[in-house]
Amino acid sequence: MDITWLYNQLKTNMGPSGWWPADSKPEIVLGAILVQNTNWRNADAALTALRDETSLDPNSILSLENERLIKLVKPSGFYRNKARAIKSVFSWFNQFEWEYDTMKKYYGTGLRDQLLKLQGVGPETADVLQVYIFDKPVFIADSYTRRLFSALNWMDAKTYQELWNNVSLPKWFTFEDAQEFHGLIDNFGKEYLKRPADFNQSFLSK
DNA sequence: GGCCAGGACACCA
DNA sequence: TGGTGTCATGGC
Repeated sequence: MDITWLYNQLKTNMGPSGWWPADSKPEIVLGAILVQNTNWRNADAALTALRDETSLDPNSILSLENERLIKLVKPSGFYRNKARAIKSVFSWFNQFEWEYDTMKKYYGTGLRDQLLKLQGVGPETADVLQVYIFDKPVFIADSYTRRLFSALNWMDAKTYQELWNNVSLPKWFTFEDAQEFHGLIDNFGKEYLKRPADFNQSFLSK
């Protein structure tokens, strides 16, 4: 597994990924929850409904009635779970008044475990938040990444944890690199991993 | 009309 | 610890 090679190939051939597409950190948090097991189109429909109603202001979102919040996030699917997740995660951020550096220092290396305790936050969402909210250079082993590593014959991981446990980013990776690496992989996945033949004609296959 | 998309979680052995 | 069912929408 040559992470540096992969990162450079993706950067050279695909350009800036433009991830995470959001104007604010609360918006990133919402996107991370709403996109769970669905496509960005559906997640964005829910995000737009939320924006129209609350301007994505955390206090406005937290003060929504549960049934109202459920209705707003409906286009993203799994709306009851996601409404609960939004309340859980936003309540936690509100406890710290969204002071990311304070939270980072407070939890230290226990940040990931704390994230995993929140309703609706599993390993992928926890790592997305670490990378895009808390500016930490960690590896995100989402489904596109697992498919890519499998296509490269690097590792055929069945679960998120299996790949995550066996991959470490190069020491020199900054959080910006981790952000871009993840964005590039998912952009690559959408274009080249729909079928095995797609990968075989990509710039990553030999 | 079935399949799938940037998961998480409860339940079970 | 690992396997399986459930949660649900919208586009193709």
